[in-house]
Amino acid sequence: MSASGDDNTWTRIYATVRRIPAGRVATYGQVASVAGLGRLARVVGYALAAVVDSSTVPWHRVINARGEISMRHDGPGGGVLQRLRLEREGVRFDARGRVSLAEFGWRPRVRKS
DNA sequence: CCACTGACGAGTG
DNA sequence: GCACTCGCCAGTG
Repeated sequence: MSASGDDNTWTRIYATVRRIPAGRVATYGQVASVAGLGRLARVVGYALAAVVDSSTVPWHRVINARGEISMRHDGPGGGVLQRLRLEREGVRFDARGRVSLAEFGWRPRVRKS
């Protein structure tokens, strides 16, 4: 992609996503905010969509503000892999397939027990 | 340079 | 809590 020195927005997004600990989930808006990108939630999703599974980026820990897994373009079943990965890390899903952000929501900087 | 698209968010009814 | 609308910025053709 870019010639070199990829200080693009994408690199920042990946760096932030890597900070998300296992068993925790962060929203696109939160990642964008922590990355210092403001409200580039859309770009965050776009960047994660371009990431490959072989990447070191735990893209599966990033979900939307609804606490649900966003669907790519494959329709239903597209986020099954993501859900299995999160469950394997200890994240619980409700009957609707939603996660409690109040419980598993990632809290950058401030850690309140 | 212009137009359309896209793993979203926040506000309103 | 859910459905609809507008706004956000970057990437691609």
